[in-house]
Amino acid sequence: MSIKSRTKVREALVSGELEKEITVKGWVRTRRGNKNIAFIALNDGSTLNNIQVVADVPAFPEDLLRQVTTGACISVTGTLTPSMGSGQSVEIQAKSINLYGPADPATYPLQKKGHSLEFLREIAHLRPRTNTFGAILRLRHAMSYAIHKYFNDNGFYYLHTPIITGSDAEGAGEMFRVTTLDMMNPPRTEDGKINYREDFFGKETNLTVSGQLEGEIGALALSDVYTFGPTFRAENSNTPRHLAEFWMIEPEMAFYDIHDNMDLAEDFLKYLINYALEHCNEDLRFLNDMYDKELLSRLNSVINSDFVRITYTEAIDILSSSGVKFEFPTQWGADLQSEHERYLVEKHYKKPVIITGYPKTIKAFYMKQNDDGTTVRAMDVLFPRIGEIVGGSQREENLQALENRIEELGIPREELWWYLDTRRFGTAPHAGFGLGFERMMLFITGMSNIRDVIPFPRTPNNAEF
RNA sequence: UCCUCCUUAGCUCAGUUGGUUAGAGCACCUGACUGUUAAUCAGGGGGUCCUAGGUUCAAGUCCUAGAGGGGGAGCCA
Repeated sequence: MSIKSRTKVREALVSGELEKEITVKGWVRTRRGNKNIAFIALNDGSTLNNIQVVADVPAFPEDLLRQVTTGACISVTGTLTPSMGSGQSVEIQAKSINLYGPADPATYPLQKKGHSLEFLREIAHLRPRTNTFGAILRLRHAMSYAIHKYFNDNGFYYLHTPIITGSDAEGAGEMFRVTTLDMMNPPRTEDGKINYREDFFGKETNLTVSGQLEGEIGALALSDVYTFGPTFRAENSNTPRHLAEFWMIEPEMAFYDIHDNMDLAEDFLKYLINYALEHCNEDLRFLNDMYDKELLSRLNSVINSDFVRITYTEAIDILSSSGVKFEFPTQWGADLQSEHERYLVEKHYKKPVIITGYPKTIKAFYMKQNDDGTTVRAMDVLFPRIGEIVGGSQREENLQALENRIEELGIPREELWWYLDTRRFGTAPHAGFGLGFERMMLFITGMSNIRDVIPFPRTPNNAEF
């Protein structure tokens, strides 16, 4: 279903209905020509490609064509014909042109020539009109769709976990406070602290850092669920891999153990890459040619390889005996550093690696402990270029074991009463993981900065647009 | 937050050891050209050299502080 009066550029380029009169609408990328003929490259975002509009200059008001400049928005009605030029197969011979919105070429920031990604970040309101961001945003959409399709086709239900959370026990990072209290003059308790009893929810609330705990509630009722929503971390992280607001996919499955969990993660990641290759080939080819010459070969290599599965202990052994001088020496019990992960993925195995069996001391309280009493059934999926793209685990389903761990770590148990209830009543083995959507987008697009794979990035000191 | 690099025209960048009036390509404006392909050709306009101090006869260039940005690290997805 679409409005009949307008043909999208994507359709027009493949329609094959030559000699037919159509109307296209979009934004001018370039205009070339001379006194007699003008060539207008028009793009409406439906595809990377422009459609060439050919205008017989004397047939149009001079003032109109003068305003058809890079960035202007126009509507063109004309005949779709085979192109006499060599750069495209069809073009539109314009009969009428309507100017929706001019763009003063002296001040319009986008030029037909390329811009640096850093500059485009400063004009995030206009960068969707570039080839690069058009391609990225179409890919982002396709990946979102593929995520829902994959889970739907595999019997998962989409669970909406809360954005505002009253739980501070997720332990995944610093949180953004949500409050309606007057910050200049907040209500106080008798001992001078801020009285959150008078806040909107009657308690301290924050933006979610993970939907996992609620996801587990869903899995222990619907069997297989997933969340896909915004996630917020108030960490002061200034890197090309971190955002304060990002999107995360978190499947949670009843009756899965850690191995089922790894199988799902691997299958899921390969499905998404495959979907992009099948449905977004043109955009991927563009990104491959413009930014990352190895993008397509890397994507193909990942879908055609079996992910390596090793334990944390094996990883430490490999790193220790590698003979490589790391800045941070490897030591059992310490978390793996970026340089260690990169060595394993990019040098040693040259393919994605899943590491399991981490020491419990460096992982979250809800992870299922192994019989050795020292390691947990955690899993991190490490990708070339990205590092950790997925983090997950089998969850501790035993009430006593979970309570003991909460006690050991000094986590306020009152806030988790509902979570513990899932273990108290009809508990079941289950597992799940979190996939950072923008990290996935980094891998899919070959971009190197996470701020370029989300339309409106939020990072420390930046909430413009 | 730490380390490091960068900031010169609308954009991308050059600018030598500190030395006359700060340059180029693209963009923009004017003109030429009857089918262009990031069109081409000719001409023109365009500068708070990030900001504030300092050193010096002299600072785009050296020093100090600050702001903004990139990369690396940590935290993590």
